[in-house]
Amino acid sequence: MRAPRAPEQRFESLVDALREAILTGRYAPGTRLVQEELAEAFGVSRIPLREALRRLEGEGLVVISANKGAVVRPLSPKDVVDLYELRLALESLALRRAAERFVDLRESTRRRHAEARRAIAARALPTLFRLDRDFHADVAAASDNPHLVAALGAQWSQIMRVMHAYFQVEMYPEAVWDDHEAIVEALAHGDGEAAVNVLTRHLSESRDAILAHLRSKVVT
Amino acid sequence: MRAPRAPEQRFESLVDALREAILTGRYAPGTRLVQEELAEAFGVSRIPLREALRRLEGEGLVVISANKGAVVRPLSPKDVVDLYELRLALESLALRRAAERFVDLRESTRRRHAEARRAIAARALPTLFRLDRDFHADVAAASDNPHLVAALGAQWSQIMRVMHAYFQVEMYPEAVWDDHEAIVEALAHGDGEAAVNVLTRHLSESRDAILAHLRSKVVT
DNA sequence: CTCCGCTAGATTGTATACAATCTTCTAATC
DNA sequence: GATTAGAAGATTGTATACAATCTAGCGGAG
Repeated sequence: MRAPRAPEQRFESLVDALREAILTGRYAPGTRLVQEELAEAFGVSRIPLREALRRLEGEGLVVISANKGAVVRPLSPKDVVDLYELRLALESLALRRAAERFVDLRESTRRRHAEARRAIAARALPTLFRLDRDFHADVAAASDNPHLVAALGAQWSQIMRVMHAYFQVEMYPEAVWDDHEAIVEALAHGDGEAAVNVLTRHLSESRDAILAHLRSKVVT
Repeated sequence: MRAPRAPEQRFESLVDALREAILTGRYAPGTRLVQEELAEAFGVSRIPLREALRRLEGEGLVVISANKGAVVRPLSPKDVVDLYELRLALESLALRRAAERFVDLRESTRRRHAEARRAIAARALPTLFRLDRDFHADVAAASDNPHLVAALGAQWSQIMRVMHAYFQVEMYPEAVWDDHEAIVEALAHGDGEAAVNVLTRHLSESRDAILAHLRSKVVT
């Protein structure tokens, strides 16, 4: 029997579970979300489930049409371009602020790099996603600007959906993790511009890899 | 008798009405939002009202604690600084993209300037807010990046709350509207950097006016 | 006087039930 | 055969009712 979880967190857990299912592609972009099915799957009634969908609608992960129901927000190639462009602007700001404060993320980044090497060898894509997300979450937090953290969190959710939809293990070469190390090295020396330069190239490469992959597969 | 509004839009109307009440300060930051009262006020039952609150929670306008209820998200002086910093980054990106496309907003901006002169004379603060919001919404749309538009929309909602909480008519001198004209002039010539320069000063002045006003009034 | 602990009232959380709407399938008409 | 009308089923929207939780006020112990 499962512990019936402290009621104070029941709703947040529901939202987190649903969000995670969307980010990891278990409910892929465009998927119809039928209330009764989801309620059953998550062990709640439709009332709290509907509230959770409204929350995710506010976060931009779900689209709800009156009397038609909820759908996981679709993703197009243009979304990929737009998201990366926006993400670069947000993350650059985060890096500049973090650099001003000489934030040092070298230790945790090095640990993640080691773990990433093992994950690459094991071709454990979900682990790589998590490590990547953790790194960029650290950078966001280092900005000391909660509104920026929130905005980056929303963007990163979208990026996660893109990755789970389109990424291959091949898109996570060692170089990615070297870039992370270069970024935190620049941060530790207070050189925000150097960090931004690495990030700019880093994101371009990610984006182009995804777009190339898209072009090779989809005709639309 | 009020027209019972097409059901397809009932929920969106409810959300819009609630959001507007929050943005205009009718429900000021920190205000407790009691479900039964709001449901009564907006002519719906608690079920759709709760969903609307969840939506606004996702948008960052409301904070909901389990079993304690909803509160209009509080605002601190640091929020003002953080929001303006974030807004500058987002709006700069929008200006650069708009400039690349040689978007011409001069006509509508000139019309708004004229209307603003009348509003200043009449000390019609809400009108000035609307005109300001409309201008920056136009700039956002000109970026042709829906994700950026959404992010800027969320930021602007917060800025509106700040303005309604702290702004005075004196903070809307003619110069503000001259800045808008200078920005669209630069845009029309494809000079994104010039537009960003004006915007940077524009936002600093706004922010500093608010902070000065805060320091003169509040001791916290 | 202060600090607990308790009860009554207020408020939030959600299950159930039903109304409203949409979707799909069938069948009749042209 | 294509098209439209209609009805049955599926699904969403919300009111009602009740359970769970919190809050405020009161009285007693220290």
